[in-house]
Amino acid sequence: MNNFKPIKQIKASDEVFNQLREAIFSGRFSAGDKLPSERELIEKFAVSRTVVREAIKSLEARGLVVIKQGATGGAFVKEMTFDRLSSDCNDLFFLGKMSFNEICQARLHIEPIVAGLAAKHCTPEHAKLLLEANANESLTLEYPETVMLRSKIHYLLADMCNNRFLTAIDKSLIQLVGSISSKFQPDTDKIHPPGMHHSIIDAVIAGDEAGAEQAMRAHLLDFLVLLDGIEEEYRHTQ
Amino acid sequence: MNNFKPIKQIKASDEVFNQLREAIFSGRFSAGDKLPSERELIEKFAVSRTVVREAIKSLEARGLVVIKQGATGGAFVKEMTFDRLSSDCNDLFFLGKMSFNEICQARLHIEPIVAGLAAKHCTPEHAKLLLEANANESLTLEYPETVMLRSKIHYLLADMCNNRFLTAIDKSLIQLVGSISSKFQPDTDKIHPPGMHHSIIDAVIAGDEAGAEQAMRAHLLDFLVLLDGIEEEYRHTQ
DNA sequence: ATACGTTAAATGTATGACATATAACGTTTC
DNA sequence: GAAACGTTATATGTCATACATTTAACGTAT
Repeated sequence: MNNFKPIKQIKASDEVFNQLREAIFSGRFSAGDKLPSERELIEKFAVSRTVVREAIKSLEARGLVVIKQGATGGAFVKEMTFDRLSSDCNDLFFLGKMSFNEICQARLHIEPIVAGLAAKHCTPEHAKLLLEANANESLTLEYPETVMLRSKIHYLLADMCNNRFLTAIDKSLIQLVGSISSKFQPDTDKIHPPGMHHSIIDAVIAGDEAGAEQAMRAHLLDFLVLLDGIEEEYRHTQ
Repeated sequence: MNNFKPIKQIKASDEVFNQLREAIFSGRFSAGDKLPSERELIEKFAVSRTVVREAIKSLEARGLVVIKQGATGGAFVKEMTFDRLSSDCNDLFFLGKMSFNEICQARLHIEPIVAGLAAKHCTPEHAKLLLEANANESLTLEYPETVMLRSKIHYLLADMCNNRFLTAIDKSLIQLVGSISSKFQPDTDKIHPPGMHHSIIDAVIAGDEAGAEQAMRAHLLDFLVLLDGIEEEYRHTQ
């Protein structure tokens, strides 16, 4: 008898948000497309401008659209990228939901797998890129560039694993470890001296899946020794 | 000579958003706390209500606060959870940025690791929960509950790995595979007959890390055979 | 003690006005 | 003809005010 469902008083702005989101997800608007202007949306949804604007603001905050001002402006559907995952990981770390140690351990488990897959799928073009990156590693440039050079190999391998989910996760972890550790110890050479990647690259280029996995694991263990104790100090100096 | 920096015309609502976000991240407001009311924020930031509201809307869309209406209402800082990652994964899949196959493969690589870690950290209480879940698995209830029962073991193991990042990733994958495959084939018994988890549980409870890893991998391979071909059919029937 | 109405405090919505950003077009100037 | 400049049109961004709605808490009558 008690089958009455509660009346859900959904807010108008949320309703508009939902409908627009669905339209994007269903492909009715795809990346680069412009959503109808505020004025048109007001008419179609028969709501006030306030409501439309808040809905679009939410879409923007969720990373589904970018808003451009001006004559040819409007809300344009964004090419969805895996950056969202990275940014969320950042949030989680800074809100104390993940310890630095957990991130490092996760990377220790995942990146060897990625390296193995990279070895499995390595093409001559990939090999060329890897060797190039490896040669450039010892260059010393300005601060942020050095970090980029030093982790380039890791990003390349992530791109080679042929699985966009693993690529995204791996890149998030690499980026997170990098940004956290360099915040604490800006001297790149101390936390990651150049030339630590030779054996990994050799194995990957040889297509040696197990070898690449093993080499990456060994490298990360070495690296983590250098980073040991960083988290406490970081948390202290906050 | 050309050292002039471009004037960044940051929108007022974004500025308010950023300041509030920083306040949350820095711990000035923590989970459960109430942000100042719109009226107070208007005064403190010296902006219009529109701006304040849009900023708060963005915080809500990013999952940082929940907004409650009414006398004791306001914007309350949300306990940040790993659900965000899951929701991102959902978005990415539905926007076609990940194939079902990629998700399954990622799970195939990650979940055995998680199972191994679970074995490493298994306590008697954990063992009890696992055995309970295993016993309940063959019960047949209403539709959504059955799916829950059948995947309970996986969620339990995810919680046991002692690494919140891996827990979150693993759960996202489990949830995603579950929801996608059941959308295609609602008959739970066909895609995942009960009783497939015995060997995994035995190994985990025995603390046999390698064994648990191996058992999980075998289970997933079996499972994926059943799911083979789902994606194409799914994409077609869309 | 329960039921009910009142009140107060918050967010939600509507509307109109004006500010600002930006591309496109036209016009002047050389 | 091309570059510089002003004009205009069309977006979004901001402000201000009024009113609607939701919700908890308090008071009051039954």
